Formats: sequence, structure tokens, C-alpha cells
Amino acid sequence: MPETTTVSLAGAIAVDLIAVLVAVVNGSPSVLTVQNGDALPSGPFEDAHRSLQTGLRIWVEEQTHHPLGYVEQLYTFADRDRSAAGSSQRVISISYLGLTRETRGEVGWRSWYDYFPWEDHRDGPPVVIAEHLVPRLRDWAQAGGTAALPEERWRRCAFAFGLDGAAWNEELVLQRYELLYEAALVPERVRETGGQSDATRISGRAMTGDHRRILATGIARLRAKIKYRPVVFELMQPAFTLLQLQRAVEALAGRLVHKQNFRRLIEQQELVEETGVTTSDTGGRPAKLFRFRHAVLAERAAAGTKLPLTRA
Amino acid sequence: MPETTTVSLAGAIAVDLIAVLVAVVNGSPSVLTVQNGDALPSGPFEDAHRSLQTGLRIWVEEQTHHPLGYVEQLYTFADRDRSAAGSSQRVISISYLGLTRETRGEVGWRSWYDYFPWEDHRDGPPVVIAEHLVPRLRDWAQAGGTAALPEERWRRCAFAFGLDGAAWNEELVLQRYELLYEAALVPERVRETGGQSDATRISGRAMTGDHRRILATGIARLRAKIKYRPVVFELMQPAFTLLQLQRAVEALAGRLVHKQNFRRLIEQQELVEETGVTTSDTGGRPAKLFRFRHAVLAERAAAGTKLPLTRA
DNA sequence: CTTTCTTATACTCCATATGAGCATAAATCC
DNA sequence: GGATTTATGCTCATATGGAGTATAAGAAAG
Repeated sequence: MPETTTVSLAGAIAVDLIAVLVAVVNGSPSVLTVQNGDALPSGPFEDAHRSLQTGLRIWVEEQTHHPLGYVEQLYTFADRDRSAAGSSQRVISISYLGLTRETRGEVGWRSWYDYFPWEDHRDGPPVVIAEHLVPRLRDWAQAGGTAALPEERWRRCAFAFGLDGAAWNEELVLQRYELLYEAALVPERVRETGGQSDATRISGRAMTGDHRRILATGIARLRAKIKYRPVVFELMQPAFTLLQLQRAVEALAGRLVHKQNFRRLIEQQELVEETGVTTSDTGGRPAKLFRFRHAVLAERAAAGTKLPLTRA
Repeated sequence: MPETTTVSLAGAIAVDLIAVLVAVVNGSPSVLTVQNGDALPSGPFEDAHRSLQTGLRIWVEEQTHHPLGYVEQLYTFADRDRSAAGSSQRVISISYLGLTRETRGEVGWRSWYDYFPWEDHRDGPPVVIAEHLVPRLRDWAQAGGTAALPEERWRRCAFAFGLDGAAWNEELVLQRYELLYEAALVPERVRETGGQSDATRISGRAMTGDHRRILATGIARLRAKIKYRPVVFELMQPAFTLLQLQRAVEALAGRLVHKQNFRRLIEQQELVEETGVTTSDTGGRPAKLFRFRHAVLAERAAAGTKLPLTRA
């Protein structure tokens, strides 16, 4: 195998950057969208950019006027069916997850639960699962021909959605979406995009191309990451109460955590320090305001905010 | 922002696939190399390939005649300095981690500790750290000009290499390499590649371009992954003793684990099942042979082999 | 054939982490 | 001033993980 790089043969190859930009807006975990919520922001990777990461930063800040905090690469796609039909053009899509402190109430931010209604378990399991998804998934499993296929299909569903005694695992965002895709329960499967169709309430808002799959990838990555890296703080204001921090974590994870244990965890890991100020804006007894101890970033690369989950 | 994809402007863009192919050969965690150990196998992404992953599988199996087990994307690079000097060609490098059961004693497999001698702590901290790396890192830190920079540099070194009371963290493979790179302690920094220079014993074997950085990324990813996903089994023969399994984990992690606790962990997670056969090839009391319970892949996507680490 | 060595395997012990809940404190709202 | 709400401190039971002791079963040495 030669070490020299090689010019690709047929057709030009274009490189696109796609961003999953996350902020917590009014307690909702939100993602920046364009085209009236139908797509994630994306743009060509310009030859002028020094690197992918800087390319992304430059144009996100150009487009959104937001300072971009934490950035991490998600995945690179180049599946053939991503190309525009009839075109010989091959598109490489490199997706990124970015965290930012949303400030002004700008347009384009949408709760990610608009796109994944079944992912929000903060008020218990969403009714849409038992009411609509389970029956349809069961039908799909049953339609799995002969032999072991129906059982196999249903086992996957039960595992992904926490049915039949299995516990809900909030990190399986992508698996759940791909299951629904496979079962043809999302409109992307049949190329009809967006719209306010009746099905939106069941299958969530659709997106262009595979943007919703990319979004699912980003959510899954973030839900996993908050458990072992102090990334939540990238989404917080400089000073915050512990309950505000907890609400942010809960918004991302889509489930509630035990209040006292959450405080214990944060404090014993020394992730925060008191500012000396308290606020009464929260109602009830005034809460101390904390700030993130930036020192921990250097101290412990592996430090993290584990979730003290409430057992089902 | 337009949703349509865009043709890049100046120069063509080529896409390269780079593989970090891992196997455990005679107890050594090994990686498949080409060019006499100077480079990782890589090749152009052909337009004919259906997707990146299949593109990689096809050509790895073409080149190595190895069945490729677990495959996962590592990272996509496009830094400007990766391009050949003088060329306007832009190269996107998409790297993958692949696990395989090496069988015949073929050429090209090399212990990854040839490239990262400081990463093998199975017999305690390698002397090269205290003998050679620490003094040079200290010099580099000291040379950090005025103010807080020297302290800051040294803090990073101490954290990455587990000095000054910090614990050794085997997952920080990439951080360590990048620190050595920054301190100009690896030959890649000055573009002189390969060779059996005296420095190899200290800074490890070098590689072409940023291949060693990609290898470091792969090792780090794998060391993290074995703790929460049952991927070690991809590297094992169909039947194995628990000690063989433990040795494989230790080879990858570069550190020893507590034998009894390792067994407890594996068994209580029901990752394996007895074959009913025992072997006396191990010396001492015959050991039961086990096989991986493939069912767990379906049962628990989040199942894993956590390391019962020995405390320093 | 007994001793010795080596590896396999079964248990015990203890410190810490984590899920869960009770109790009290300090504000606001009527 | 009592009800309500949020903040915060503390206890308890259990699970988990690091570490060590003890015993079993084979091969090799003598």
C-alpha cells in the first residue's frame, strides 16, 4: 500500500460540516436549526480553513454570532444514498457537537424533544410510547416473517424502549431512532420531510435527509458524556444555583435525579465553588450561587458528573 | 444557510482511509503496519464503495486476508499541514479502529509498545519515564518563559504521566503523546521519520506523518472501551481460559488487574459460559475453557468489562 | 511417591459509592 | 402567623470494588 495520497477518480468530492449546536433554553434542551426547523445548520468546508474544527468555529460564529464553547467531532458519513439523486457528486459529511450558552431569545432554537418526543421521561414515560409506538412496533415485529425474526425484533424493541421489565436507558437515543426508522415509523424513511402532519405528534418532527439521525447521535453522545465529564457547565450561566444545574442535567438526560444525592455528588467532587452570593429568585429559601471550578478541567481530565439516577 | 451541498473551490479533495488494526499476538497488543513499521495501512476511499465502513472492510480484507471483526470510526482529520508540501491537494483522513483475531504469524504486526514504550505498566512504571522523560519534560517546562507557564506546563506533565502523587491513568495515551510532541521529544516534530536512532528507545518508534498520533487515538479509545463494552472478546480465540482473557485485557490496558476480582466481575456479568472442556496447557491446575456469550451483545448494549484495577 | 511449584478457584473483609428518605432551615404568599 | 416552597444537612441500607486468605488440582523435581 503506497503511503502517498491518491486523487479520487470519478466526480468531485465535496466536504460538508454539519453542526449539532446545543443550548438549554428556558429549561428545554435545545438545538439550533435552520429552514424553519427542518435542518441542522451546515455548510461547505472551505479550503481556506486551517482545520475542520476551526472551519466549524468560524462559520458557526459567523452565522449565529454565538461564542462556541465545547466542540467535539461526532461522526463522518459518506454513504452513497446521501448524494443528491442523479449527481455523481460524492458528499462527505462531518458532523460536530457544540455546546453554547444561549443568551438572547433568538430564532432557530428548538427543543430536541420536538424531534424525539419519546425521549423526555422527566414526567414519567411519555404516553406516546405506550399509546402509539409500542402497538406499531409490535405490529412491525410480528410482520417479521417466520422463524425467530419476530422475537428477535421484539427483543430489540423491548430493550431499546425499556419494555417487558427492562430499564429505560436514556443513552440509547440513536438505537431507538434507527429502530423506528427500520420499522418505517418515521417520515424520513419515505423521504417526505418536515410538515405539521398528524404523525408529528407520534414520530416527532422530521428533518431533511439524515439530519435527525445526526441529531440523535449528538444527543446520545451528550447524554453519555455528562456522566463522566463536567461538560454541563458549558451550558450554564457563570453563576447558578445547584437546582438550576440539576435542572439542566435533567433536561439533557430526559429524566429526574435525586436532589440531595445530586448535591452530594457535585460537592464531593469539588466541581463548583460558592460565589458568596445568594438569590431569592428561585422562590422558597434563598439558594447559594455557585460557579464552576475551572481548575478541575486541568486537575482531572477524567472527572465527571455522574448521574445519581432514581431507580425505576 | 443553504441546504444544498457545495463544490469545494480550489484544488481537489482526496479522501483517505487509515486503519488502526489491533490484535493480541503472543500476549502483545499489536497493530498492523506497513512499510516496515513506519506507517499504518491506508488507502484511498474509492467512489465505488457503498459507505466508508464497507470501503474500509473491503480493502482491509483485500490487503490482509483477515476477517475484520469489530470496527469503529476514530476521527477525521483535515489539518492543512497534512497535505503534501507544495501540493494544493487537500486530504481528508478518516481513521478507523478495527479488532481482529490474528492467526498466522504474519509480518506487519508490531507491539504498540514499540511505538509507546512509556505506556506499558504491566511490570510497574517503565524506567524510561523516570530516567529520560521526566528530566526532559522538566527542562521543557522550565523553559516556558516567565510567569505561570512553567508551573502550568509541569502540572500538565505530572497529570498526564502520573507524577507528584497523581495516579497513572492508562487512558491518557493521546494526551501523553501530544505533550511529548509539544515538548519536541518525538522525532515527528522535526519530520525525521522511522529509523533505528538511539532516540527510539526513549521516544519510541516514529511513524510517517501523524500516523503515530492516530495510533495513540486508537489505543486510547480501546483502553476506554474495554471498561464498558465487551470488545475484548473480538480479540480472543473462540475458547479461552479466564487467565488468557485477563492477560489480553492487561496487554491492552498496559496494567495488571486483580485476578480474583477480574474473575468475579466476568462471571457475575455473565459475559462467558463454560465450554465443559478444560486445558492443562497453562501449567498448574487445569483451567476451564470458556466461550463468550454472544447473547449479551443483544441483552445489554451497555454491558461491559470494567477493570478491577489494582490501586497504586 | 512425596515434596514443591504453579495455576485455578472459592470466600471473606472492608472501604467507599450510591440510592433513598427524614428532618430542619429560610424565604414568600396569603 | 400558618401554609407553602425551596434549600440544605444528615442517616441508613445496600451495592460495588479493591485486597487478601485459603484451598484445589494438576505437573515437575527429587
